[in-house]
Amino acid sequence: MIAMVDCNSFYASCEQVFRPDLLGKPVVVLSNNDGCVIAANKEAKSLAHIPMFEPVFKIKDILEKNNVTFFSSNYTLYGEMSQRVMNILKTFSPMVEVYSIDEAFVELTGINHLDLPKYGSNIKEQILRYTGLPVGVGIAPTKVLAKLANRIAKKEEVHDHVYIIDSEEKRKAALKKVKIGDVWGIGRQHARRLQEKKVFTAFDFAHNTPLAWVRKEMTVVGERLWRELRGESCIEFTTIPKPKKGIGTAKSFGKRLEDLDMIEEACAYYISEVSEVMRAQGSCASYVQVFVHTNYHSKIDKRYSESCTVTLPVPTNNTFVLISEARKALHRIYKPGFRYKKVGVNLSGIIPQEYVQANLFEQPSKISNPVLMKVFDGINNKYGKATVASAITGRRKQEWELIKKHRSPYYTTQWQELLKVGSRS
DNA sequence: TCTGGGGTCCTAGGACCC
DNA sequence: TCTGGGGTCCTAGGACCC
Repeated sequence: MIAMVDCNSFYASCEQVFRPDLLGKPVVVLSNNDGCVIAANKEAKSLAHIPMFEPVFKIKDILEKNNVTFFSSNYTLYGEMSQRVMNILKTFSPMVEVYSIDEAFVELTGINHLDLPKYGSNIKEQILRYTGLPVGVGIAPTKVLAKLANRIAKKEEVHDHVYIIDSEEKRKAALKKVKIGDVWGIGRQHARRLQEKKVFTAFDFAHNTPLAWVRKEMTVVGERLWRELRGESCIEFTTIPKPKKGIGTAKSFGKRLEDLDMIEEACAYYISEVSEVMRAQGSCASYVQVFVHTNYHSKIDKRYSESCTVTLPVPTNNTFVLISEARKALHRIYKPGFRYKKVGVNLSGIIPQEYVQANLFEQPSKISNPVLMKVFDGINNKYGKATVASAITGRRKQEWELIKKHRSPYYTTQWQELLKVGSRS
């Protein structure tokens, strides 16, 4: 059996942990630049039917009228809270697959004499007690069914956030309850096509749709889903995350930018972030890609988007080399006269550090200078982000940096921002 | 005026190898 | 004029996830 544990409206719940005055009140969390709603707690969802990913400016009235508290996203905080949850899960089973920031699969096979309902509630209660975060637990024989069980645990209050599929009757009943579009792995396109074929529920899909059709129209991915829904496990359980195949970052500017040097600065800053991730993973990149674009949504601004990929002479993870290569790429695609909204960088062709080959003319160690980068990372880990940095990354950050007007404090990572508890006289 | 960001997997088709 | 059979690697595009 596999348990799927998932935090309820995770970002909003994280904010509430440190603001108990907001418990029971509507809370939403906004995307970068405070642009869209990306998380809403139960209260916020129920009162006004706030659709996810709705631009904030369109629903500002509703938010204000209903006294909804909103936060800019604080990923540092959410990442830290996520760690706590995962660490607790690891005390329940040696096999934990962290699936996303707020979800994990827990392998229960081989743990004997398990009272599943009790085990499920223990997980739920312990996480709530230790972190303050509410979770739902779904337990079933396959990952897809565990996801489904988790959904039911969350939707139907009678189950008290724990639901178990451990018999054929329960499995079939569960499949009949869930709409095809709500099955994990069925997105908008497939849902539309299946509905045209009169497949409306997970049950219709798993028991009334021929495998041959599924295989042909939805590839092997669809076939796995079909089998998993019928109770046959075929999606692997992986406790060790695979190294990333590409690492990138792209963020909208706080305001529109026209000048190359400002975009250059943001680009260099993002490069230093991703190269740090590369080094932490012990990898080097063979290619660096830079892209820019204007506002897709604007009806007045001229539109432009372009990208450029540079092949590095020798794969590297050195911040300075990557900044200089990215800068060349940016210069190739930048055109004056546009109001740019976003710049992004991607590192790909990722290989382990130890496998980097020299070419006839270059020594990898001379280019990558691992000794310098180690010192560089060491200082930043000890004294805080960007204590030492390439000068190009920070001259006029306020000109392009994201807008985060409503960010909560870094309660768990900054001494100055710790939660204060006490009474005022 | 204001609209997120970071990923994965699969397939088909083209270029290439012996 | 006739022109095989077995592969690999890479990329673009489409679908999906949170």
